[in-house]
This record gives sequence, C-alpha cells and structure tokens, in this order.
Amino acid sequence: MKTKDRIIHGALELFNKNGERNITTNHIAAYLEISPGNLYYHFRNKEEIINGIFDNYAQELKTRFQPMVENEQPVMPSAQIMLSYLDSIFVLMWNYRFFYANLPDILSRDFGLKQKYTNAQESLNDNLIGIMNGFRTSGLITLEDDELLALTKTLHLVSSCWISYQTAQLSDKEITEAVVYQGMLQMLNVVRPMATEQGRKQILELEAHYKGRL
Amino acid sequence: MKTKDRIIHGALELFNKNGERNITTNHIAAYLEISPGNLYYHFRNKEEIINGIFDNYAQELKTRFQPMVENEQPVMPSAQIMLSYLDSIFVLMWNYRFFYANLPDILSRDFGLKQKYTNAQESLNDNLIGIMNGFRTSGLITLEDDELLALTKTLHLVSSCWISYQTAQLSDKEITEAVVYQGMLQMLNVVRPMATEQGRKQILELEAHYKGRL
Amino acid sequence: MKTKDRIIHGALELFNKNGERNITTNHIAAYLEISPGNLYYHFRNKEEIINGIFDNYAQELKTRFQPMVENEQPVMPSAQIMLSYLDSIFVLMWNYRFFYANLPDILSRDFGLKQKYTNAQESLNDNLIGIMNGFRTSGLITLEDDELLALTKTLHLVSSCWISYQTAQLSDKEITEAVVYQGMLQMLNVVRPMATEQGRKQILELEAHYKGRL
Amino acid sequence: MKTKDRIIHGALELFNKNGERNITTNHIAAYLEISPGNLYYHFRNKEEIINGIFDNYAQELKTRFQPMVENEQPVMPSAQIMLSYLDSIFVLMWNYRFFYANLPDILSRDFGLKQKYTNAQESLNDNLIGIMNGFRTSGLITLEDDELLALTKTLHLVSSCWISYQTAQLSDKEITEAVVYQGMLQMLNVVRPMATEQGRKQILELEAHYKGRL
DNA sequence: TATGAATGAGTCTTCATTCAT
DNA sequence: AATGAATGAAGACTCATTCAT
Repeated sequence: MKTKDRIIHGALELFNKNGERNITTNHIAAYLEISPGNLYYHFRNKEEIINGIFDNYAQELKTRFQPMVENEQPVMPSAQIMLSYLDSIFVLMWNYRFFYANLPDILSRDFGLKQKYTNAQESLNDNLIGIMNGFRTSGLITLEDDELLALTKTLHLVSSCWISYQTAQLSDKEITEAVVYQGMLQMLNVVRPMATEQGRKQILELEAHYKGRL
Repeated sequence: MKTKDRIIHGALELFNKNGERNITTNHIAAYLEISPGNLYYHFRNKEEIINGIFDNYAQELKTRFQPMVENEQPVMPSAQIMLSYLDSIFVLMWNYRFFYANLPDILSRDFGLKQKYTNAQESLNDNLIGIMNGFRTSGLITLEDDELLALTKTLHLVSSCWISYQTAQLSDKEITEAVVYQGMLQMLNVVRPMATEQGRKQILELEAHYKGRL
Repeated sequence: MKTKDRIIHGALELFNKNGERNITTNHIAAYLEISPGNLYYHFRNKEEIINGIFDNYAQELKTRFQPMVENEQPVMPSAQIMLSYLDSIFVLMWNYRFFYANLPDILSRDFGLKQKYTNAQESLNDNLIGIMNGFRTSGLITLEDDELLALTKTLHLVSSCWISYQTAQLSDKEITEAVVYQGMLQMLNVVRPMATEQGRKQILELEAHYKGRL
Repeated sequence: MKTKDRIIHGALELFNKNGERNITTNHIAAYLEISPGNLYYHFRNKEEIINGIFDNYAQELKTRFQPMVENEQPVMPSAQIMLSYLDSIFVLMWNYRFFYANLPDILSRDFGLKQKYTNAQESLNDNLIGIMNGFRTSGLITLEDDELLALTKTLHLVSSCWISYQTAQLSDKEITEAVVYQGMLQMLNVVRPMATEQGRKQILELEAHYKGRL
C-alpha cells in the first residue's frame, strides 16, 4: 500500500477509535511511523486527509447503491434488495463511524466537504426513494406518495444518526458491530407499520437475519 | 443574576451560536466582561461549565415531563398532551442546540456527564413510553407492545438527532427555529402510520399548528 | 518596566543584533525569561511586536523633528540646527538599525506598517525641506527650488540607507557607532557643493565635530 | 541551456518577483519542472544557488565596466560614457533587484558571498572614480580630489540602495522599470552641482533621455 | 543526471489553567 | 469575589536537505 493510502487508512482507524478531534496529524504520523513532514508531503493539511477519507466513502456509497436505481425492474427479490441495502448502509456506517459521530463539527470547518456530503446524501436519498417505490409496486408496503417521502426521510435520518445516537446513549465508549445491527432492526421497525401481509413476512426474515448476528 | 449563573448562560449563548469547540474560556470571560481568573474561581474547568449547563437542561427536562407520567389518567385531552410534549422537546432542542449538535464529542470527554445524560434520556424515554401508552388507551393509536417500544425509540432518536442531522444537511450553518419545527412535523409523520381515524384528525390539527409557524 | 515594554525592548535588542529574520518569538521569550504564552498574551503575533517597535520609532521621530518645522524663524544658529538634526538622525538610525537594514522585507509583510512608515517618512522629508529652506534663506547654501528638492531626496536616501549600505560594504558583521558618524560626514559632503562661503565654514565645524568622535 | 543554468535563471526570476525569503527550493524546482533532488544534485544548498546568481552578476559587472577603465584616453565622448555607465547600472539594478532589495539579509548569512560582494563593489567604486576623473579632465565637472571621492561614494550609495529605498517608499510592492529610471535621474542630480557649463548641457541631454522613458 | 518520497528540527500560535495580588 | 499576568504543553504546518532508486 502506498503511503498516501496508508495515511488515509491509518487516520480513519485512529479517528474511528478516538474521535477526529482527539487525533492530531502528529498522532497519525507517529502511528504510521513516518515523519510529520512526510505526512504533509502527501496532504497539505488535516482537512485534506479527511477529504481523502470522505472520497473513499463517497466512492463506496456510489458503488453500493448505483446498480439498484438503474434497473426499474429489480433483478433480485425485494427482500434481497432490502437486505443488500441495509448491509451496505451498515458497512458504511461502521467503517466511517467517526464521520457520522462528528458530522456537524467536521462539515462546519470545510465548506467544500459539506457540499460533497450534501450531494452524496441527496443521491442516497433518491436511491432510497427508488427502493421504497419498488417495494410499493412489488406490493410489500402500502402508502401514499407523501408518506413515502416521510418514510424515506426517517430511514435516512435513522441510518445516518444511529451511530452518533448510540454513542451518546451507551455507557461504554466503544461502539460494537452488534450496536450497528440493532440499527438495522430499528430501520425495519420503521418500515413495518406500512408493510403488507407479504411485506411483513419478508421483514420477519430480515429481522431473523440480523438478530442471529447480535 | 449571580456570576456563576451569568457564566452558565453566557457560555450557553456562545456555544449555541459558535459551537462549543470554537469557544474558549477566555471568550466566555470576555463576553461577560469578567476576568478569566474569576471564571475559574466559579468553575474548576470548562467541563464543569458544560456540566452546569447540562444540569439546567436536565432540570428543565424533568420539570416539563415528569407531571405527565405521574398521572395515569391524563388531565388534558390527548392532542393537548402531544402538543405540549412536542413543544417541550422543541424548546429544549432549541435552547440547548449546541449540545445536541456535538453530543458524541462532548460526552466522550466527560464520563460523569455521560452518565447523567444517559440517566436523563432513560427517564425521558420512560415518559415517552407513558405518553404513547396513554395515546393507545385513549384510542389515538393502535399498536402492539413491541411496536410501541420501537416507535418510542424512533421518536426519541428523531428528537435527539434532528439538530445534528439538519446541520449536516443544510447549506448554511445557522439553525433557525423553522428547522426545528420541521423536526416536529417529522415526528408526527413517524406516528401517523399507527394512528386511528380519531388520532389522524388530531395529528392533522397539530400539523396545521406547526406548518403555520414555518 | 512592564512586560509589554520589556518585550518591545528585548525584541529590538535581538533584532538589532541578529536581524529580524533570525529572531523568532520563542527567542524573544527565552531571552526575557518569560513563556511564549506570556509573550502572546501581550502581542497577538510577531508583526504586532514589530509594529510596537515602529510606534516607538515614529514617536521619537516626531518628538525630535517637529519643533524645528513650526518656527519659521529658527531659534538656534543654523549650524546648531544642522547638528541637532544630524544627531537625531544618528540616534534613530542607530537605535532602530535592524529596521533600516531590512526595510523592504519587513514592510512587504505588513501593509498597515508600510503605510505608517510612508507617512512618517513623508513628514520627515517635509521637515528636511523646511530645514534646507531655512539654510537657503540664512544664506548658507545657494540653489534653485528643484535643486533643493533633489538635494533633500538625496539626503533622505543617504540617511535611511546608510546602515544597510555599510552592513553590505563592511567585512565584519557588526556596525559600530563610528560607522554611523561616517554617515553624518557623508551627508555633509552631499550638502557642501551648494554651500556659500559662510556655509562652508559651518560645515567644516560640523565635520570637525564628527571626525573627533570617530 | 543546462539544468544548472536553468536553475540559476529560474531562481533569479522567482526571487525578483517574490523576494528571496518567500521562495523555497521546492518552489524553484516546481517552477522549472524538475525534482527537488535534481536541484540538490546541481547545488549543495540554497546559498550556493544565490552564489551562482551572484557570480553571474559579478561577471556582468566586470564586463560592463572593465573596458572603460583600461583606456586612460576614452574612446567615446564623455556623455556617451556617462550614458553607457548609467545604463549598465540600470540593467544590473533591474536584473538583480531581489539582491539589492535584501542585501544585508543575504550577505549576513554567507560570509564568502559577502567578501565576493565587497570585492566587486570595491572595484566598481574604483571604476567610478576613474570615470569621474575622466569627466574632470574632460572639463565636464569641477571638484577637488576629496570631493571627487565623496561624490563617487554618494553615487555608489544611490545606485546600490535605490531599489531598496523605493520599495520602502512606494505604496505598491512591484518595482517597475520607471522607478529605476528615476534612480538614474537622481544620480544626475547628484552630479549636477559640480558640473561645468559644458557638463550641464550634457546632463540635460541625459535627463531628457531618461525622462523620455518614464 | 534525475526522481520523488522521506526527514526532523523548527516556526508561529493557541488555550485551558494557575497564581500572586 | 475578582483581577489579569503568566504558564507550558501541544497543535498545525514548513522547508532545507537527504537518500534509495
């Protein structure tokens, strides 16, 4: 792995463990056993490192969600889509949890990053709407158009705030993977009231899937 | 007002406007036109000021929500309770928005505060459960016990994350009151799928109430 | 002496001895045996220290030269004026030699300072014109108006560049007071070609005065 | 052009435009689109680059002024000599203006360079004396021996300090060619008081020459 | 000759906190 | 209660220079 990537990965690791605020550029350099000068050879400043991390995140986001939107006729059975979708959310939430946990702080310091973030989230939201729409046409959920938008927004909020919400709620510092799976279950709970008989079945299956991992 | 209270109020004001991270103890002292030494005469450190702010918050939380739980038979009509409840949430979210916007960061630095926060949130959640239970017995919503817990959790999450979620989403940094009202509407959207015919009516009224203020 | 003044004087001393470029804020703090934090308590940055030094310089400049301009009828004999004027130039050149030696560099970094400097120099030049005019009316020198302006400009240039010119010319680093006296003599040499018979006498006296000190 | 020369020329260009202090070795390398390593292959350090630039300067100085001294009987009419002399000064001042603008600073860091500079200036001064002597024997100026030395010194000072003097005086930072021409005029003003009737004529012609270029 | 990653001492600056008065 | 000068460890960042290839 090239130094530039090592820095991005090392920084992500430290940020996730200790919070971005508590990790200095010198910490990152020391952790990777390189000189601070070398770190600054690859990145002009700390902001740029965070941007680099974000770009990876945005790339993953794009890769994971784009395919589903393009096909109006889903190739997978609905529950599969939902599963895959929730898993993707999970992985991103987990891998970039420092980011979700400090969102306002991080974005307020870097307007360019904020715009990138907003764009990414908007397209994510669009995909969410697409997916929920698919569920409706597949007869898995029943709801009006405006309800669909409200549902989507709630799902988006739950997914992007779950980590931060749990970090605040829990008594010990460390977020475990189990916590994230609970987030998945919480999202299913949000969808359930709108589910049809058939939809409910699939949700039960998914719940079983995640409960098994707790 | 005593100096100790002036410090708490001044700090809260500055934190809300600029974010806790960007406000130093010297800023607070200068803003109140007192010396840094005097500030440290009243508070051993910055953490203690934040704790002081939090104690006020917890006190308000207690005052606003406790009465409703104690009476199993509510004295007010249900919609009134909901309105009063949402308004209380609103006032707290608004008055202590710096806190909601930096929750993980602030709590990670002060374990004692984290415990106080957890306790406060747990009793808030209990109250929420009580209120939703009341709604169910009043025939405003229909749901199973586990669904009720899920709903409560979602509501709690929406209310405690809304500020931070919006700060990240919005293009300009300042949170306005209108943004908070939209949070109230979002919470109604979460409840609506479970509402009975009668419940729906009351929700519509509440929506009108908040939409009028946007 | 207050710390603020100690900093200004200490910095001036170090700057004069080692050049402004080679003296950091930490050097100044160490020299005065105070903490860097304390230095920054009194001055926001290095620029402000230099500004503080300049303000002292400008004050001295004003004090030394203002009286001579106000009286059209000089109270002193002309040679006395010239002597006092040259001595003043000398003291300022000597006390603030770091400044003269790095003028372009220092001014290019601080626009506000550059403007203050320009103003100070303009009024100095005006005073010079006044003095030379007095010499002409006293019959010590003979010249046309435009020649008077040219002479003044040359004198101004010689006085403000002498230190820097000599620093560059001399083989050893340290500028001594003797070098500055030679500057005075050089200025007399510039005036001499315009001197009347009577003027020449006075110039000879002044020369004797400075040669005696070499 | 060889890399070594490209570095010297590129560095000179950047130094003149931005000041030596603000140009790092990396800037130079980037400007020339070579690697920093390559730059250090050709020069051991930054000082050596400045030395390289100085050697070019000294060479030009020698070339331009040596021929005139060797012939006791000048081959050109006096005004022509003066013009050629002033033009040479001008070109050097202009081409190496970064040097003139930071003389004390640059020389203080490199004793070897300082000696080279002193030697160059001494021989320049000798040449100046030769030229002025020629003017005297041609009947263009009238003055005593000691006056001649004083005049020469003043001319030397004006020419070597003009750039730095003007940089400090002017409100905008960029030195233009016009500024340098004004320096030439100032030098003529220094000579004029000693000029004979015939000399004055020639000075007027030269003045016209430079005023036309402003 | 040339590359470009790497070094590390040093620079300016910040800020929570202390302490003599 | 209050002042305000003082502390010092730490932070982000720079840049002349080196070195393996």
